[in-house]
Amino acid sequence: MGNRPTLVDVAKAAGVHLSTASRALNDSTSTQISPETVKKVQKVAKELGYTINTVARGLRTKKTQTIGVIVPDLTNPIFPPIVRGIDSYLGPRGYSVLVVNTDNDAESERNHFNSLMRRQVDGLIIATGHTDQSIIADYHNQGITAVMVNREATGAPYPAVIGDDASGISMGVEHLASLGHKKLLHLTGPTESSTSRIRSQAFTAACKKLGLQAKIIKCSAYSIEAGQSAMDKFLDQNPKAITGVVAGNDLLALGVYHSLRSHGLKCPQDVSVVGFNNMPFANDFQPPLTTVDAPHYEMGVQAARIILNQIEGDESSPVKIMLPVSLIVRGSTATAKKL
Amino acid sequence: MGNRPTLVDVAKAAGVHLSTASRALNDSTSTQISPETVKKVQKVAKELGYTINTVARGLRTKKTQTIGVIVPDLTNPIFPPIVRGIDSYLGPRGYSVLVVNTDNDAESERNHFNSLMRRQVDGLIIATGHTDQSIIADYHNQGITAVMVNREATGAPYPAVIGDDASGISMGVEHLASLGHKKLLHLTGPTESSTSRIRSQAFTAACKKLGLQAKIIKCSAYSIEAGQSAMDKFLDQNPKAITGVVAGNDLLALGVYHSLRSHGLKCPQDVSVVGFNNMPFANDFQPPLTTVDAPHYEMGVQAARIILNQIEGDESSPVKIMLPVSLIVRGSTATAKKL
DNA sequence: ACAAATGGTGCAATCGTTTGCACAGAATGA
DNA sequence: TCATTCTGTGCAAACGATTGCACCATTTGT
Repeated sequence: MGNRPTLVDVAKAAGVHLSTASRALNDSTSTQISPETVKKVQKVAKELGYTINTVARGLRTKKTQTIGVIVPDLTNPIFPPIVRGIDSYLGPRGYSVLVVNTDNDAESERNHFNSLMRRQVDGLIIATGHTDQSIIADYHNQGITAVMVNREATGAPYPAVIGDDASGISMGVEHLASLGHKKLLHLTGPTESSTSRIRSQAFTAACKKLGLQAKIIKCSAYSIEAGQSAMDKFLDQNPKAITGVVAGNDLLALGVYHSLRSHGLKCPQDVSVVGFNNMPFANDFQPPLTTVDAPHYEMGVQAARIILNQIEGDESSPVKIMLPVSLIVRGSTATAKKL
Repeated sequence: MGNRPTLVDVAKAAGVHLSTASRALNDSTSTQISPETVKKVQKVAKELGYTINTVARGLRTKKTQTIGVIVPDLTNPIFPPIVRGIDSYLGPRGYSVLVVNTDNDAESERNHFNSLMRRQVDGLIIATGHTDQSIIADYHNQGITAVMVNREATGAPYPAVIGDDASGISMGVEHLASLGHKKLLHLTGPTESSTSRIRSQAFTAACKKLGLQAKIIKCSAYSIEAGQSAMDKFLDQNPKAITGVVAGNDLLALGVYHSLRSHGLKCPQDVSVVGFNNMPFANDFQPPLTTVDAPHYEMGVQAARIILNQIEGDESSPVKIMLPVSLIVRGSTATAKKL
């Protein structure tokens, strides 16, 4: 790539010492230098097109101004907003983001983690849902600075930024109850995920409180296919057992759509469906999905804010930030059908 | 972060010189060292948990094993597959990817570009659709190694990996023609984008060849909103002028859906719609969208392959790779209605 | 048996910064 | 006036690797 000028070039051209040029170009040290010298150096630097070599700086300062972001899969539509939220906070502050995908594979996560360590990232933002918690504990033992996003830390006292999943689920259940539904089904995700636990517990609690009959089935992953096959199985064994479904997330809800269709059931006429996340295009599904909106972008922003505080030690960070969620009512929920 | 051991630690523990340890640990230089020494050093390195500091290496070798990827917006669903394709090729080869979003803003692109340069990336993969071409020319003048993906280079002789847009559009037009449609509309994207030009020209050509009546309207962006407002305007001025729409991409197609609905028209009964990209969840829209599938993941893979060849100079790279596309027929197209 | 080639290792420079320390000269205080 | 504090700058040592070169001890060729 281009052969850019270095500090020595700038220093020579400005007729000052290398170290003076360095200080003149750094906001925090430029006060040590006389204003005229600073101005001269900056002028020369601009003329020469000097840009700092962050690799060299990183070696010296042991800070790369780079944050590693670990996600399961960027093509899952909830992660791009999180990543952009992170980036929007970090970018203007001089940090870059290295995103890696683990595909929920522990070995892959370890490899990517090692790669990030070799690259000397200053911190980690972890959004992986269900890696075994020993990995997280390892990170902590190695003194890694990290923040969890969209999940809570298990196995290590890392701060976490999460949505208020419990009240989101409650809102979904209450919404269905208000439409006259009495018998509800919840599709929960993999048990390794803290998210799954919180949501299913909230579902049980809300149904109990409202006196509704509650069933739960487990899905092997947060995917359309897993939701579809779990729902298929349920409908085969329990036809006409429920009128409302609260899916663990929107992808599972889409799986439910598919399953209902293949069983000749209509949504929302026969079965109402509530999702979770309000993923992009949820409004364009067939029918438009009633779902809980989680503020993913904002979660990314907050996670970035916390990790920067940790790194730069400005303040002691909170242990947990819980952001509010809201129910978006669309076409997938309607008055309960008599069973 | 953790205080990891360095090469000197390994060398001392193994009783060899620093440089010997370095060579022993590097595949390309380990042949210079006796097998026993290599084994010993590797053993010690593993015991100490040594991992190389890529920042230090990068400073010395002037190669960071990092590729910058410039996209307009990661939340646009066609980009995550591209990024993952890039990553899947680069990751196993020791490279990492730095993704930046420009939001189609030239100033933002320049800022991000400068940031990537400061970070000494080894090359750039550029997926931004409509930045003014002078930026690309600048890159080239500065001796930047780069590859375009999902668009062609204008203003600089960079290699490009693209889908066969022209035949994709032709397939869409032919499909509509085979359903009896005679009067078609094309929604084209911003003219700055090479993609827009190619697709609209292909539309015109295909209609001419098949003797169909062709209209084209221009959208200000590749977004749902832009598609909707353009279509609104068209329908207001020309009710019942067309029976089939070929949208510039799937987002525009969704905009068309919205517009048709608000004009009391049904898809596909009144108007058939063909999209482009086969974005995730296109099958779950209302109705499921007939669209041209573009191999985004594979485009990412190929772009990554080319840039690595350029960087490592293994072979002379092709100027252009065009990947085949295919039409996915779903529920948004049906037999033409008599006008 | 002696010169030359070879194989293995050590030495030290280097990549481009940052930063503690030393030092000169000017400004201040008594 | 002389000792003391600033101010601004230069010097040089890091940071952690890679790599051309020199060197010694073998092995090889004749």
